[in-house]
Amino acid sequence: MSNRSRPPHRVNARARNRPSPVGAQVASNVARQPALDPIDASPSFKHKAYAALKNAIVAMDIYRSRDDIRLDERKLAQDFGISRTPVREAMAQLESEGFVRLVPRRGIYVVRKTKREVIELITAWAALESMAARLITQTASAEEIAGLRRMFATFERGADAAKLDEYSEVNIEFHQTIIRLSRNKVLIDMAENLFAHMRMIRRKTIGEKDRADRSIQDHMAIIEALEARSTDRAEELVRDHALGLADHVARFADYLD
Amino acid sequence: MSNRSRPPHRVNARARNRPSPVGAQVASNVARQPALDPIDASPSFKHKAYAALKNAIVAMDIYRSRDDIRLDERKLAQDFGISRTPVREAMAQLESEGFVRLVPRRGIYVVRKTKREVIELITAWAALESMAARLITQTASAEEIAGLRRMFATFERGADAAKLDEYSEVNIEFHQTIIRLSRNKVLIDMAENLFAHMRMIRRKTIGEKDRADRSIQDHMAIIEALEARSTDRAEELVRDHALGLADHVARFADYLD
DNA sequence: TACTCATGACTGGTATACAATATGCCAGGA
DNA sequence: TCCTGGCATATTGTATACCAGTCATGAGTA
Repeated sequence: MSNRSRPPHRVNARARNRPSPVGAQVASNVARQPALDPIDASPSFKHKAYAALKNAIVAMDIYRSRDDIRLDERKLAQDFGISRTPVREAMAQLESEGFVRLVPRRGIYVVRKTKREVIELITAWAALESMAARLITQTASAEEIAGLRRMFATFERGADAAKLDEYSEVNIEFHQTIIRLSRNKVLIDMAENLFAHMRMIRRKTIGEKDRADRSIQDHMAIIEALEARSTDRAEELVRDHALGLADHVARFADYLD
Repeated sequence: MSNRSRPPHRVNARARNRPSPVGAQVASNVARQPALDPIDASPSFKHKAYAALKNAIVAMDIYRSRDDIRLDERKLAQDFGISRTPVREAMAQLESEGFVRLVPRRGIYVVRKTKREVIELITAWAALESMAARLITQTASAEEIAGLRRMFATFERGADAAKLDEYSEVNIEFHQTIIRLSRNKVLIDMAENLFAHMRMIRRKTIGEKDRADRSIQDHMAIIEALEARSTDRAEELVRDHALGLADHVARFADYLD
């Protein structure tokens, strides 16, 4: 009755990407469609609201003040020009990801992580990225690894104090790239949220020149291990690099809590 | 305007316990109140629907048939005796966790993992659990580790074929306990979903006696490493044990895809 | 017979209305 | 002055109504 079977389509029908729009007409009009690429197939309001809210939250400097930051469903819905429903669905997801807390009949509050929680986040990140490093030594191409080295071309001789900001960006990109090169979607998805959380506390953890210098040395050692395809060593270096940050936070991040 | 700040209360206002309302009465009538429990903070319909749906999905033997399994929002709402709204919110969360896929205007489908995806899940699990093993060697009590050993008291001499089912349960419990003993909430939460996914394919991966025997040997070695507080060795054993399962799936799990 | 195409039922997405509850304020009494 | 209790208000939780795609069906035609 209500259970007729249907072909359920990959969400975005990405397979619609044709090999060659005109080509030798070999695959002729299989690809006739005007290559109307994206038109962003289906960002529903829910997804748009989710993305907008997540960006807004991550961009906040929530650790500057200790006042509770409250979000208003109805106001946000008005600002976005949509109804509460998609906003609520986005909020529900953000709650499950640990960015906000929904208190019934009270309000929605942006979550501020405690020091202990930040350490837990970094530890989990260490687990994911060190596994990613293992996988890279086994499956990544030499060219992909070379890309990592190129990132640090301008910093190789130590982080110029004036470039600390720029370095911070490269730093994050480096770690994200490692995760991405693992080609393991589960790792990638899990790490993405961890990164989002860490971006929020980044403003507080950067700016110390000697840490940046040591960080670059660590990164170079990691790249060398990856190039040498030293699985165990790459894992160890990545893990210890991340856990080193955890230690640093444990000792010096008194602004948390 | 709409942003007056309010004390946002930890959910249950646990802090309501005052030091002493009157004072000189020492601790006397501190306990005078009938000790009313917080009246069980009522789980919203959304949470109930989420739990019910997740249980239902995990309990399904979705890999038995290849037909698409479709869920009907309206019908489920009727069966639960609630409206579509909380059901939808539950579905949205289940989608973000990879259990269902919402296809606009088409339907909601239970996700069947491909072989590649299962391997990715297991690999991510290896990353999390091996980190948990590290943490255990550093922080868990001897008693907690002893609990692990007790789990296998009845299996130590090899898995009786008749007990394979029972062993399968203990097996899962063993791994969940390792994660839990890490005391890292991020690891625990991430792993929970991975376990849920793996429970779904468990029916297909168990039942091979020699694998069970080797599994027990692995587990014993892991316990010994934990007892000896050998951080690196514990990590390595846990990781290789999990990756061994990944290999096994890669080679023999042709029923996937 | 085979194919086209209009039609209508069905489904998830969105908007809106209603219900439940936590909080603040104020009047009234001891 | 301080406490108590009820009411107004604010805010989320839930239900319902409506909208826009999607697909199956079957009549009509070559």
